[in-house]
Amino acid sequence: MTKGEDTRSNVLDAALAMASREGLAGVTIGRLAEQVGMSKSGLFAHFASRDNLEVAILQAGIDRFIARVVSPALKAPRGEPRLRALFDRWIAWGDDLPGGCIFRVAAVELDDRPGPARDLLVASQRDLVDTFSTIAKVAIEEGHLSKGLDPQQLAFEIYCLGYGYHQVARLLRDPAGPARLRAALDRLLHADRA
Amino acid sequence: MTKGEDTRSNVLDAALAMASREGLAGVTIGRLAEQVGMSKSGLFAHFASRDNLEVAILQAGIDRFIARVVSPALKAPRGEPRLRALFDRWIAWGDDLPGGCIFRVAAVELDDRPGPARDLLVASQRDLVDTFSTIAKVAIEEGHLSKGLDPQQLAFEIYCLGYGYHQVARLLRDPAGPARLRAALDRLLHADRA
DNA sequence: TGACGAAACGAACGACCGTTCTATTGTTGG
DNA sequence: CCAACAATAGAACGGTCGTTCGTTTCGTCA
Repeated sequence: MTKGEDTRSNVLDAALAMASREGLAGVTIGRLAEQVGMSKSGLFAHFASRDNLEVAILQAGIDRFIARVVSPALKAPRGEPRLRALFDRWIAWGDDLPGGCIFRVAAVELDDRPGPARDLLVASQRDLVDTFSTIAKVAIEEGHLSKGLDPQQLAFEIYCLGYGYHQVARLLRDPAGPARLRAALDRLLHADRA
Repeated sequence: MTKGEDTRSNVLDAALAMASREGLAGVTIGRLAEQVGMSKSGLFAHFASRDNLEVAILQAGIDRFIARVVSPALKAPRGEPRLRALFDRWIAWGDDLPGGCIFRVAAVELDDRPGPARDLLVASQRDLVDTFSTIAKVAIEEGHLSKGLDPQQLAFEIYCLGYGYHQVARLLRDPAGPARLRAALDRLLHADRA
């Protein structure tokens, strides 16, 4: 890794942490430069524009998400174990950055702002839902889950549950949250065996 | 209503719309003043500080939420009808402002920033969950919902579903969203009668 | 080791930020 | 109708924003 790539990577790590706390828009070139100990212009040169920086932050987040959440989960045994592995890692991912899930933050900022950053985020989130759906489909075929379940409906509900929980955890700080989350997932997967 | 109160109310209406699109932090005194056609200093005088403005915006959002969502829903027949009325109005509330639910936006900005604005938001969201819980309890007592259900667990899952849906609707724009939402709520309330 | 390109710096820019003053306008009760 | 006060305007402030440009330092390879 060349010097430039190394610096860029360090900058993006700091930017990711900052963005999770203060939003993409809250990542200021000045404060970011101060954070990593370099000059505004020196840092700026790596990204050529503010917009590019936002896209780079998002891409760095996606890369990290795949490395820490998706890829490890896909190594779990197929079917329900893999489904739960992905869900658990996704939930734990909310604690990976100081301000919580970067995609939750970015979603609110970007959902009304067309552009490459939004496209990137939407694609990555659709990927996540699709991954849940695919894994659920296999879980049904394997007999882990009830035949009557619709994998896409299940993926939708899992997605809602995950983001809803992130909200409950970070805003409401309900200590009962994790237990309620577990119960909700169990009911989601096995509503028929009560 | 005095002239000042009238102006303040107009300003807050515009601010609410702006905040829903660009976040509380995106509401700038200059742009807001331009929007309502007055001077920065004239507008500023109504709030005395930027922080106060944020709190006022949030309070205006809460007032509107109660007027348009909670109060009308509480007029529905007790039990499941009231539960569904509250849920439906809550979901529709996402289209009340141009940038979607103001609380979803504010939650992301405030969940890491202690202060009166955060306190106000947390209290209002806890109120919402509690309201769902109370109505669900009655619905169970009335025999509308299964005796085995835990009202608080149900409220948690409804809350997750609502916020998850807002996310799916605004970011992913999945046209199947509303149907999936309806199916999810039905399953939530009547998982036992399949 | 010396040259050359990559990387970082420092200073400056115009624009906008929140906030403060003072002055001017508008409203309203006696 | 006019005095008293509420409401708004205008200009200015220090600060930070993203961005530019010319210069200097650093890494690397012949």
